[in-house]
Amino acid sequence: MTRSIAPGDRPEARKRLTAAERRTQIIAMAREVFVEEGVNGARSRDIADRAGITEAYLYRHFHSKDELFQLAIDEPLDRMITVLSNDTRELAARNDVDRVEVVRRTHELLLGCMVEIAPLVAAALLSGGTGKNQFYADYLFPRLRDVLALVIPDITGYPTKAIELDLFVDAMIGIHLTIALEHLLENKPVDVPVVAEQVTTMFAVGVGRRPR
Amino acid sequence: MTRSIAPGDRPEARKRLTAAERRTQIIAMAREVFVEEGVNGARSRDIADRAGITEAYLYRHFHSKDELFQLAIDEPLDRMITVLSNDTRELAARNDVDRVEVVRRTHELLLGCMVEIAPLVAAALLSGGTGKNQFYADYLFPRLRDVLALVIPDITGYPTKAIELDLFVDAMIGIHLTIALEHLLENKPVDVPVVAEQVTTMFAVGVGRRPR
DNA sequence: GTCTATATACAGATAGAC
DNA sequence: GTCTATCTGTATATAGAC
Repeated sequence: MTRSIAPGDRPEARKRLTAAERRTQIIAMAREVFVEEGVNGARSRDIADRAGITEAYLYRHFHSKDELFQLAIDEPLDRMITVLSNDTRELAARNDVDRVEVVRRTHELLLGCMVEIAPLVAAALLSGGTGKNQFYADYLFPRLRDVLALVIPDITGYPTKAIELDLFVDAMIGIHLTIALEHLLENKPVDVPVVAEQVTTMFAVGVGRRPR
Repeated sequence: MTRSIAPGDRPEARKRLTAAERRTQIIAMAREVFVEEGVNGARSRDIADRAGITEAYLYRHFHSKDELFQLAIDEPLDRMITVLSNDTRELAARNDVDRVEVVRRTHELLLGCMVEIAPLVAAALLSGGTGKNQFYADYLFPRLRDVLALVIPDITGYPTKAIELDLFVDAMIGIHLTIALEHLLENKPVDVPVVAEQVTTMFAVGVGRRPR
């Protein structure tokens, strides 16, 4: 029985790599597949094929598909949110920038982060599994909340109005993440500065008629 | 080998039902399991157990797990969004209600709908699978967009400001859905009228400092 | 460093008896 | 209307040769 797609179809993959190089390469390919198929849809076979090796050899480098997911999705996601956290805190601490401008930049940072992590989040969302791996609910979301809850009271007009901080945080996450996911799913790029500007306006001055 | 959990542990399930009753019951149990475990996590075995029957008999009533998902999750979701669509349109058409009040009620309707569908959406989100079943991206989201895009220009102050309609729609979906999912994941109830009121304020008059 | 062959496990689905 | 027994497909992971 001849296989229609044999490992090694990609010429550049046929090279013999060092263990470290191979690891790095596999992780990169795994990320691609996870992002395309979701965690459940991703077959370790697909990952191996794309890396130009066999499944068997893949498992020489990683103990399990789970470990691979950890390295390919979880860790990058974690790093990106750490960056966001640092950036926003740094921004909030500055005295040389107009507060209004700080708000705009915060929205920009948040949206930029969301655009970046959206593919990984989408992949993680499809993790499901046997009840464990509540990655999104137990980990990602709380971390985003913490980042924002810490920085929002300082930079926004909040608590100017009768709005719960939690609600406000949810709103910010919801808006930016939804925009990012929407554009991702429709394959449209996000013009971060422009959109961030509009969101800032929306939050700051509203869009509709004033209630009495 | 004795099974620790045998079908029929639930006394009321031991009854002989008519085919129609059994179908209805299975669908209800399926919905429970899908919601608890996500579509991938849900085992047809679990569904059968909970219905107090065997897997074999389950498959006498439904051709596939997919069909069951369709009936247990997709259709109800579809109905709920149809209701939302009708309600909002009806609301928008009324002349006897202050426009400002209409906006508030629209947020209330939307949030109420999101709270109701959140469990099903969460279940559908975990569908993943082999690349198909882009339920969320291909179906749910577009439908929500259409509902809102149709009604928003009429009821809101939009297009008062330099904000894209698409963005505005995304923002509304994002906020309400995120709030609903957040509360679901943390097992907190949503006080719909109160939260809707706050969201209305946020959209209408903003929360932060005004830009120059 | 890389492969072929295979073990293991389990889920979805069917056959046929009662 | 419901069950017992079983098949089939497929995914992760391992053993051992080269």
